[in-house]
Amino acid sequence: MAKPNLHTVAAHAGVSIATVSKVVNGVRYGISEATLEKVLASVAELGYRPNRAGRGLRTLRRSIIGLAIVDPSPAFLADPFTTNLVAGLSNHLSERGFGLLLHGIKPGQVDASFLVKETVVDGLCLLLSGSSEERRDTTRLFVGLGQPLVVFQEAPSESIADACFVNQDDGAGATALAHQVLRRGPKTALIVIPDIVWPAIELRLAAFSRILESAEVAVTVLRCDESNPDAIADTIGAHIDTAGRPDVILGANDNIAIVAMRLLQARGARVPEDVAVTGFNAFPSNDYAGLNLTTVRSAAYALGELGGRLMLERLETEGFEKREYTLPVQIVPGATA
Amino acid sequence: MAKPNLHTVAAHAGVSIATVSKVVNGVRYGISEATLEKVLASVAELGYRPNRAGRGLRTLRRSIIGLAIVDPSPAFLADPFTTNLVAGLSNHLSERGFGLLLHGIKPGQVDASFLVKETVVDGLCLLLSGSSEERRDTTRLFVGLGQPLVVFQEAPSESIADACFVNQDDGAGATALAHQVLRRGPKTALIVIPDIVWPAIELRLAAFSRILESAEVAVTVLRCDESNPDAIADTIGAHIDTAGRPDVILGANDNIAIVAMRLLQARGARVPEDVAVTGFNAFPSNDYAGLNLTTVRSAAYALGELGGRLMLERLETEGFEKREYTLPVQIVPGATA
DNA sequence: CTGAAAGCGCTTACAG
DNA sequence: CTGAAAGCGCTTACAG
Repeated sequence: MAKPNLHTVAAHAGVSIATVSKVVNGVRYGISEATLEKVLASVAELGYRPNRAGRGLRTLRRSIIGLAIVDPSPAFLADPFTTNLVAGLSNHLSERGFGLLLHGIKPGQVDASFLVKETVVDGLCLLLSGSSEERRDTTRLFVGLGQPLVVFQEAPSESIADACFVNQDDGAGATALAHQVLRRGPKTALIVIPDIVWPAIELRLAAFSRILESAEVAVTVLRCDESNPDAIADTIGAHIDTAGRPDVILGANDNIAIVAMRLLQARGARVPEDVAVTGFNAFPSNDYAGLNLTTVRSAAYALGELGGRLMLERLETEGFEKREYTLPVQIVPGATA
Repeated sequence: MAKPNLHTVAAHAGVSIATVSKVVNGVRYGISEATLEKVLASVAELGYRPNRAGRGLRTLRRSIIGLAIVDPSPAFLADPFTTNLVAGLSNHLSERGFGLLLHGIKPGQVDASFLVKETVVDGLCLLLSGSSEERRDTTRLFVGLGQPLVVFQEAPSESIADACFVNQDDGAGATALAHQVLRRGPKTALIVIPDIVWPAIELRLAAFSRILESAEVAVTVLRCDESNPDAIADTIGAHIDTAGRPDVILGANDNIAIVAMRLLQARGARVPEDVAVTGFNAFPSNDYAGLNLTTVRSAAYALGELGGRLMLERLETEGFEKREYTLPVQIVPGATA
């Protein structure tokens, strides 16, 4: 038996397809009680499910929001920040009948993406990685599509029309962490960041440096391949070998901080007595290891939710009300700094 | 300026919409070189992006696959197994021009999901949690939709038409772990599983029990709230208080194993000398903590990829070739058992 | 309260 | 090689 459509249901109920359409869409005025029941019964009996392609074509609305995650790794979802952001976004949209179309794209292949080449969604959300030039180019490409854009964790650009930038307050989080660390009166600090820098990292780095340097702490910045625990350890270890042990290690995220702690402990240094260590983004999996890391609780889920809300509001109106939103972040005092 | 459509492009290039359609879809026979170039130039100049709703309506194909993740937690993506499965599925589909529509659903609300109430995708993938009755009901509901189904990590059911079950070999993984642990000649073993049991856990539990009991190890099974590290520790701690320390603790996943290790160490027991501990699914974040846990590397990414491939093959043919696929899993020897 | 009709953007079998 | 036409499933302004 073929899939029932409006005509099938209309014939079955003995009414027109216009009437069925109204009933199905919850239009209740201008429908008699008897007709309503007849139609509802037919819908149930035939198992009718409206085809969104038909409505989408008619209304030019698809009720689907795209999320493009530009990341070189096939496991582009692996980061808990990303994961929580996607969950928040997806839940917000789902509850309102909107779907989330997930699309991981490798940096060089953005223009080959079907999200770019075809019109498949009502609006696009962007989560980018890579160098700032790559990210700028990617953003521009998406802007050129003429679809509403919600961009996560990027510096807002005035020149970009019909876009909204949704960020967490990485600067404030890093500032809080730096102040916490300052209580121990450090003389030297090591900031360890990934070799590929994205805006959130830049903000954290800038806040760390500003606070520490204004307190006359000697700051060194180290870059490492953050995807590889051994590479992180090697980078930090090599630095300590030549420059000596710092009083503080500030990781750009929890993973870096954890490797640093392990390295310090292997070398007989106590955390935080000898060296204070901080992370960022409070990876939930660390709760199980009981590390009690001093870090910052990310607003990832809330970012996703907010982005979803802004996008849906945008679709109801002419444009985004505000260009930028910054969500607060919460320090987790922990026991390592 | 309104979004260009087939008519805009056709007018601009001075050809019919049929010709533009062919060019855009890569139909190259029956198109002259001159026409081809004219159309391509117009497409580029106008920035034409085919509207999938139009094609979808015409072909009754949407090029979108749905993934329903039924989970009580709003952070339904948090588990690394899920995350990697989604990444594998998404990547496979994306590379073939298919979108992945992600939808997290709370257990009681499955029938209110737009994936159920409307026709929005070409096929559905399912990742369920909850009790076996809940999962059976949910599966049935989706089966009733008459759309192709790929079900991950569920026991295949003969009575379900047009569905394919894609699993990892949890039984074999657990068997390997049990054999590894047996080398230490344990007398007592503790198996710790989540209080909500899903099929993969049942398979692990069954294999653990079978191997250990046939080696005359006294086995105790403990259930705990796996989402809460303290709850895990309390459950295991209480058991040890009354029954004494087991020779082996087999966790149903890495998180449980890590909490167990921590608890043992806090109580002065050495791992693995006094108590061997194993996990499951090799959560990648544990690499950073350097725990070197004895566990099993999950095939989650490969499961997702395979599921995607099977779904797309199914869409090209009349039905799934096989009802079930089981992917091998790899033991990670580690240093805790 | 109800329905006929137009049309959203596209594909495809067919005629020329 | 090219295009006119039908029609995919639906919504909506309008006439009755």
